[in-house]
Amino acid sequence: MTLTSLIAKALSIHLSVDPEEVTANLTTPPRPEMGDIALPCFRYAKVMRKAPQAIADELKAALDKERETSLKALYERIERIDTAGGYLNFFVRRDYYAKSVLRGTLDAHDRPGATREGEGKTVIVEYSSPNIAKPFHVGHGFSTFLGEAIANLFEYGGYRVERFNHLGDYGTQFGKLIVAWRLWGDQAALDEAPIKELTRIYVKFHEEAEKRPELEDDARAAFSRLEQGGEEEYALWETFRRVSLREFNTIYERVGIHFDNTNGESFYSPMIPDVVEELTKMNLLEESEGAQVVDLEAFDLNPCLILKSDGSTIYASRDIASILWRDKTYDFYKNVYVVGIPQKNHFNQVFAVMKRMGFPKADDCVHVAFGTVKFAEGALATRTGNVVLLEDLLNTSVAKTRALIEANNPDMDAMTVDETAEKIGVGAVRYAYLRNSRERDIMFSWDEMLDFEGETAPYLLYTVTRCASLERKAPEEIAQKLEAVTDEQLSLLLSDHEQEVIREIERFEKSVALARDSFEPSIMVRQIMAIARAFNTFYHHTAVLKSGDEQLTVARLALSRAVGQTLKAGLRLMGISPVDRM
RNA sequence: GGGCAUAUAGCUCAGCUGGAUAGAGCAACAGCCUUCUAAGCUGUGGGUCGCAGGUUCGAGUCCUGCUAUGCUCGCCA
Repeated sequence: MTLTSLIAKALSIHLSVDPEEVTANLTTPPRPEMGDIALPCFRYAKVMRKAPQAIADELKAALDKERETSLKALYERIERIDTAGGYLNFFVRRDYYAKSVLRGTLDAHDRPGATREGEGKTVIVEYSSPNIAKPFHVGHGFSTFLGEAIANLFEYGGYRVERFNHLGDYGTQFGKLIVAWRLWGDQAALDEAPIKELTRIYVKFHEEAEKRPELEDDARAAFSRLEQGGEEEYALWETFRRVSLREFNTIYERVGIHFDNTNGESFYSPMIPDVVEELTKMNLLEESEGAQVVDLEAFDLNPCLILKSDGSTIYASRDIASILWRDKTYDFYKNVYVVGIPQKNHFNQVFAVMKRMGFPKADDCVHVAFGTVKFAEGALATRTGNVVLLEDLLNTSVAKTRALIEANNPDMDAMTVDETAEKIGVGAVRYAYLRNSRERDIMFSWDEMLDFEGETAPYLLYTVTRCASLERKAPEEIAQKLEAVTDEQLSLLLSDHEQEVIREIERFEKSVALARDSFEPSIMVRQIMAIARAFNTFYHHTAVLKSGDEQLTVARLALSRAVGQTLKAGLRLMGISPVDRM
């Protein structure tokens, strides 16, 4: 039985309310010297017709009376109970706290806080989703890294995760590319740098179309032939898709992201007639201004367009088709869309249509929205036309990291320098996308992105290397004792600094669950940052290997190991690879 | 105009779903490397939580109005 449930049970008897209600009201005092677990008594004042402080005092007296009898188990784990300003404050016994938290963490090895709650459930996470033939820029980094972290969090909870990359591989823009390619395409350039060449002809198309508007008609005709199975058009489209994906894959490979499914919009397009038929059968389709729409007034939304007035399909219909296909194929528990905020209205409409169709899992489709990557000063947008390529950002970050590593580690061999710089440099970028709550915009600035001090990935990684370094330097006999660290040894970690580290480690598990439930990795990210800060404070005030007491050294090494394990687990959830030297 | 967000230190952001004296990082200033990695640590300064009401024992947090900003509102995705 956990400590909070023991407390809740004891209090519920004296307050004559449910233990669950007490648990919900328990809080953490703002500062450790006030206690570890607190019950605010204000809400009981009215019914009990007593002052909150009097209630707190009476509860304390009542509990203390039973300390040797029915509440023995509770009092074995707490130091004392205090009251202050209407609060009832419990002080946890430090020895008990240290051994219980650290034992749990050490036993979990590299997966502290992992659960099996999701066993047997499949979660689809759709993320990244770049458009074919368009550069992969820093804006795509948001969906890519956020989506990967969310997928990781679900896997950590025991869910089966299907990673979907919903490629933007369909629509009128491909008609434009086909026309442009026939006019100006350069095969050698396409082989060399596919997206660069496709971007070039795409830009040229728009320039020329200013002067020759008939090009737009050619493009629509080309797309129409593509949709109807025109062989030449299909061959070109297939080539564009293939070479683009090849280029995207070099980025995905570099950052260690692997999709289970890269069906783009084109994949779902042929399923739309069935959707239309279904909607018609259910009498949900209405004609409006020549188009076919589903009315959503009951949801306070504008009508959702299903078929354009020329009878062709649109993205909403493709998304509806994809939901039906995904459920049929995977029987999903959740179907998660990691797509930017601007598409909120679109997803609201699509999910509302699903409800009108009587689709039972409409509420299990979730739009996980995120903000926009913006530019602080105009000076940034210079690399390729108007965008900063994600690859350039990664390269710049890795280069800066390499310089730092070389300066700090003159004896490190070149290969290790390369590997370490890559991990830290890429990690620093990923951190920038995951540190804040996702619906905030990211103000892109080189200064901030490449600042490696303070709340950054390098800080977290640096803390990991400190933990690793301590173990490397531990004498053999100490290292052996660490492998068999005892509860008695762990119970020696009683100082304020040590307890603070333990407190932050304990919070990790809940932060993982909360991050997963709210599709918000930043919650977990902030928690490992708190662990790292607490550990660095401890480290600077406390000798570990030179503590002067072998038992204490073993205990502090165990604390360091628990920190290292937890930080590494959190970093891996973010998609960041830990290092042991830097 | 309708809808949805957002507004907290000079800057970037937290604030655990209503609790005790609103917290971090950056920047600024002052310190700490002959001791386990200084990508670190310690300290100082910095706040009318956009504005005005309301709800209650208690509001940065909830409700209303206003202001500002962003996104969005059928044939692009």
